[in-house]
Amino acid sequence: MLTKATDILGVQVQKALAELYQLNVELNTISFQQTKKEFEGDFTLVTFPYVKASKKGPEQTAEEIGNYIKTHCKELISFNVVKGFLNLLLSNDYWQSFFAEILKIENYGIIKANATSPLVLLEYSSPNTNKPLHLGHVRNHLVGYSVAEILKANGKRVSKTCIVNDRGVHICKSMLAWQKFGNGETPESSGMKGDHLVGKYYVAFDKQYKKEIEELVAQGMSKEEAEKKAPSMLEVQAMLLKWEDGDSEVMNLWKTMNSWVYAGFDVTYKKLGVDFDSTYYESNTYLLGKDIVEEGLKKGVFFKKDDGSVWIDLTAEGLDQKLVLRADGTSVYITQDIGTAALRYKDNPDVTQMIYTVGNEQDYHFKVLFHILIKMGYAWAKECYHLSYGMVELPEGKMKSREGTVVDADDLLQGMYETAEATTSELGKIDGFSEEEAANLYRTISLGALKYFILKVDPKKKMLFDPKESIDFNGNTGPFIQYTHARIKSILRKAEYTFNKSDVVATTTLHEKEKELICLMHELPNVIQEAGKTYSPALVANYVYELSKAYSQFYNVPELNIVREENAAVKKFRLALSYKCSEVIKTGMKLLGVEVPERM
RNA sequence: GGUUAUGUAGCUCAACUGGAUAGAGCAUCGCACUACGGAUGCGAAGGUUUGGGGUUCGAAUCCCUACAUGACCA
Repeated sequence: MLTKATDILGVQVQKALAELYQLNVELNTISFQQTKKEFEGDFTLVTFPYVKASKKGPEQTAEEIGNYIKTHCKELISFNVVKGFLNLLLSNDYWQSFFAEILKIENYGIIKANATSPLVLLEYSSPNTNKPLHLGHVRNHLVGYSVAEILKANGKRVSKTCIVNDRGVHICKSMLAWQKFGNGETPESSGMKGDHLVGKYYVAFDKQYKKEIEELVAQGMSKEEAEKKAPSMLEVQAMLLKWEDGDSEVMNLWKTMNSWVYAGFDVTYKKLGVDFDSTYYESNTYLLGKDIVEEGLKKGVFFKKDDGSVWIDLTAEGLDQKLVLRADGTSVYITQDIGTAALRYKDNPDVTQMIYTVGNEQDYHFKVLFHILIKMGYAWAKECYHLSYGMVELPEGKMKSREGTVVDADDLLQGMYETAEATTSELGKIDGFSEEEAANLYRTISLGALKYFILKVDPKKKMLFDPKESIDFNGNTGPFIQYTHARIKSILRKAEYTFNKSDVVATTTLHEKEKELICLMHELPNVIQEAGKTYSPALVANYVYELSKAYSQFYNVPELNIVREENAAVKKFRLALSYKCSEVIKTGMKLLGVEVPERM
């Protein structure tokens, strides 16, 4: 069992409060912060909350608690009090034995799931089949994938799932345009990636449609009417009806074009390194919600208006009335979502939570959806969670596909790859790499830069991306962390170090920078837990950066040279410390979906 | 108009959820190479945390208000 410093101290504080002031508090309410650099100590207890019970000033209270711990706890070597802050300093012996303890733990920080662990269903990606993926999707993919990894590390079983929006008016638009202007063009004949080819016709439709509207408006029609009566729009609607009737020609075209898109998506998914355990298609699920709405009508969850449309009244919940079925009996988005949720539950009866990775523009939608599911009486509905993330904005504002201000995912990846290639060959450190190894490395670095760049910011917040300024490789970046890892590996190679569980590692002196590294590693389980609780990869990203930075500082202290250290025990300790750092960096980066190279 | 987010250094982001003198990176300027990998380290400069009130031992964080931006709902 791991003897975490905060656990040891927490118990002591608890006892101190009970014995000194007859105050009984729960262990988990006692929290420590890392002592600020200006003060001496490892952890700090804020004593203001306890002055009521002690009936003494904050300083005296701190003093008394400090004294109590000092006499009862051998790990505590000294303490000091500044105002109401009690700074606790642990002995080097403690930190060394703590390090020896974690050194032996494989996959330190990770809680492994087993067959009986809670099952979480996490939806992400949710693409449309009418256009290629862009930067917004990339954030979705990276956040979704990383949160899945983080939840796994918290001992959960996670099943990643994807819903493909493969039907509707917008899909018919690209189909119609292809029929009209395509001349039988295919991905093979054009050499274009399938999703880009279909996207091209989606744009072509829009162009044609706009032209028609302009003409009609010029003839004196109002803009609104023109939008409804433009010939292309009428054709699209006719096509949608045919699709719903299962017209074989339309169905064939639909299947063909969708298959192009899927092939294109697969390439992008693979490049990004994301995957799914299951995929649902809206074309299969869009009718499912209707039965549930019927059922809800009987239960009185929904009500019918005079025109026959079905609604739910959420005014008591602070929302308003919401349409769930149109007057003509057709479903709206939320009808589908109700159906899909129910189907997923049916497919995974032991699921304990469903998570939806969807942009924050849908915040309202999911509030409504979850309320409906709860009112329908589904036990699992309370555990639904909308993993909402902010939009990625460009310097000129939001991305708009119609205005051509979209950053295409494939272009972005390609650009990153080229930057990685240029930077790496400029530095000239990978002599002896085969072409394949080099290509692999460029891929690793470019993905690392991109993923870290996106994941280091809190998902809830909107973020800014400037395509003109390429993503940095220096400072607080993915490549910096990857570099730190590669550098450690290089040292270990040079020193011919191989990790051995039974090695005894200790040093008589513990340098401040060495201790800092151990303290940081002490935090890893907390960080992973907190990241899981708040669904925030950013916490992991920031942590790994802190650790990498601390390692670089340690590395740059001349008297802490590892390879040239003559004292064998000290050398071994520093090697083991470095080794464990590289492991923790690797673990953290894996939670972000980023690989770390041995050399770069 | 209603609801809801967000507003922190020139720029991009942190701040352990109410704690000590608000921290990093980039950009700028200045250092450190007999280097275990310089994709590095050290230092300087840069802040009235959008403005104004309040709550308390203590506020970037909570409340009220104004402004700005975005998103949803009509």
